[in-house]
Amino acid sequence: MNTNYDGYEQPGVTVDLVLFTVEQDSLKVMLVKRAETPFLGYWSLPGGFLKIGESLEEAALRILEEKTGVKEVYLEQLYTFGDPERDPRARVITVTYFALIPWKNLVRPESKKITDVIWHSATQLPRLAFDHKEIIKYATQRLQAKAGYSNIVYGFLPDRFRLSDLQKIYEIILNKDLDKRNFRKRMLASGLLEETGVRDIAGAHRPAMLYHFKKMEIAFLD
Amino acid sequence: MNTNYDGYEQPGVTVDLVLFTVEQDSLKVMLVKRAETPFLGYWSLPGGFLKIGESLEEAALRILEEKTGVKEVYLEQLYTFGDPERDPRARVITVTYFALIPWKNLVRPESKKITDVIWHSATQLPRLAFDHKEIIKYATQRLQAKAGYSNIVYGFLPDRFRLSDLQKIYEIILNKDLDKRNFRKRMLASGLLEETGVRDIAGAHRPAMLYHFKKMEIAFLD
DNA sequence: CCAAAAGTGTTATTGATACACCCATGC
DNA sequence: GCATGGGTGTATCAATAACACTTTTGG
Repeated sequence: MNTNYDGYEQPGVTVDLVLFTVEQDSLKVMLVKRAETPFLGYWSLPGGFLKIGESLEEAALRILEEKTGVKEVYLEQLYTFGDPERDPRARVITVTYFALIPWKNLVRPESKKITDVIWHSATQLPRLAFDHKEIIKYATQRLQAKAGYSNIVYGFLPDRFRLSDLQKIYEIILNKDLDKRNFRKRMLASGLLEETGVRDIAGAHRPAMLYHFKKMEIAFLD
Repeated sequence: MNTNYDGYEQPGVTVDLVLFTVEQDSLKVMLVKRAETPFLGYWSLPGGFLKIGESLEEAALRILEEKTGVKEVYLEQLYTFGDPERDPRARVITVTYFALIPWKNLVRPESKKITDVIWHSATQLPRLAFDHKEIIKYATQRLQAKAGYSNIVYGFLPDRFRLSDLQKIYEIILNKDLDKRNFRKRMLASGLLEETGVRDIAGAHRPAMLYHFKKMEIAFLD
């Protein structure tokens, strides 16, 4: 039995991650197939038990790196879910984090025929283990809200990107079309972007200026 | 030793509360004096261990009622703090909530000479146990941010109140003066308020209309 | 020369801010 | 009649939203 130093029975503590990326014009989350009961064979969020010597954020970063090989991403604590019935085996509370990962930064060993990890649309979810669907919905709401008033989407972009890439990501997250001229005006006026001087040469059209964020940290727009 | 069903050693889990009220033109938080080591005699946040059968919110409501006698308040999960060093005895993570309580609703048994509970200015804090000062700062920031774009301050008001009471609370939380005419225009335009038809009669001046919130739930302004 | 995406300004509307005087009451 | 807070409108400024054509490149 788990007891604390006052003799109370204590719950288990896990850390679960909602890993977002943008690919193929849609917002996606990482799901892993469960290899154990309960919910054997169901898709679930990557996660694991908190180790006794690590902080919550350290646990989140450890799981992140185990699953993606990526280390430096936008990472934010989301919420702590603690319904007594959420895990049928035992009382387990889960501290959740969400992270944004540029699709290009992901190492995708397609060749290894990995079938237990997928990137799945965040809006059309299958049945998931535990309360993980609720967690993803909550994370998606938070991401949408923050995209509305901050530059959080920098987490999805590679070092250099076109303004049209940036606009596309906003449109996917906010799920609405944006006016190109107003968008560019607003972004450039924010002072958060800088021209790289380099132009994107791919494609049978006028080459686009590549930009990057001056600081890789969250800031408010306007 | 605390272990989960996979054999991992597990941390303890507490729920701590940042209880806010507004009184005497200032934002205050409830502090309780610790009667045990560590931090014996230090002020700290009200809190306690999560019981095995209760949800996190149930634990928060239980502690709330134990300390204040109040049941229906604005209550919101704040953040989960889990630095391995935050409790010198053992690994303990704490899920924190904040609540807003109208000063008038508090039962204050002054007569009982209670010296182990105080309502202290949220901006000028004494030394506190554990990481509780950090928790209060975080809660205060969240409250200020939410007051800026929502009607969250309804949590501080009694059933009926004057528009000047409402304005005063905004001024205290946001820490700046507001224009009376613009404030009233904005609030009445929000559609969240309703005249009660009753006027406040106390005071040697023109009686003020008393208002109440149509719905006791959080909404966005504008 | 055609297709494809890049790039660029002005106008209209809306919301935010600044600001000062009269009113109703109790003492 | 005086002190105290209640109550009200307009004008300016800033931010947002709507809207279409020319440019540069590859094939």
